[in-house]
Amino acid sequence: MGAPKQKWTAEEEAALKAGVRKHGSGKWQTILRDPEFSNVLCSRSNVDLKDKWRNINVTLSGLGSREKARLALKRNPQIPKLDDKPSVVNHVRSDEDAVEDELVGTPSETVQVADSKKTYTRS
Amino acid sequence: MGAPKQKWTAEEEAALKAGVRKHGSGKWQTILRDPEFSNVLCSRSNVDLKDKWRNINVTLSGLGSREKARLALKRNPQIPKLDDKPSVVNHVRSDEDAVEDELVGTPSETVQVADSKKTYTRS
DNA sequence: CACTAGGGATAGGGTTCC
DNA sequence: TGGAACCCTATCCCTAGT
Repeated sequence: MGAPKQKWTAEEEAALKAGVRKHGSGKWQTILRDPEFSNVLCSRSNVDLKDKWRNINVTLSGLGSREKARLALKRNPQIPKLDDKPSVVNHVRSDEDAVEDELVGTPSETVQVADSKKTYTRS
Repeated sequence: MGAPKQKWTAEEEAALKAGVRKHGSGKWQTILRDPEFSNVLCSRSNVDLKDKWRNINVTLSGLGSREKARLALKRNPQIPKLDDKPSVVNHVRSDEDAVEDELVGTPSETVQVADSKKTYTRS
């Protein structure tokens, strides 16, 4: 086990941010394959990039949010039965691209519905 | 990005299984067009059906014991602090839950054991 | 060209270490 | 305790073959 916990360095973080800003969030493999950042992030995987990006976003976004409420409920030794509710699960959550500078705190509700119809029917 | 991740519900899974049992595996379009299941799977595409069926097969093929064993030994609300408590909490419970004995009449049974193949490159 | 089979990549949850 | 890094799984996207 050579690397028990590889902490992220500032350069790696910067490269990740630059990559996201350049290619967009979600293109981890593209960022990783980019010769510009591959030199720095060569020891990281696409999943690692995604995880780190998530951590960064969470850290910058929620600082004292209702996160603890969720966490508190998770620590329940007694898990009640999960009742299935026969309701339509229409979860339209559009949350993308918050790669601005230090723009945090103001939740931007960007409702961007770009439906790309493929060959198969996707209602 | 309209739907970040549409998780499959039990009803959808049941409908898919029933459809496969009725029409056979591989007839995704037929199952989808069936008025019996189209009501439930209206939000799914043929590709989605195929993917879900693949995942189901993999899940109840060879995988399952590992996942459950891993997830079984959890739920530790309190951390074992410096307390004189014997850590002989060996609770190896092989709960053989009754899986839906829905024998699928598939002509060819392809036993594909997908090992933990990391898609991402980890140097 | 439509559909299916498969591989590949992403998103989310959950676990462990400090 | 909580946050950071990691692993695993489910779902989605893209491509090839028929």
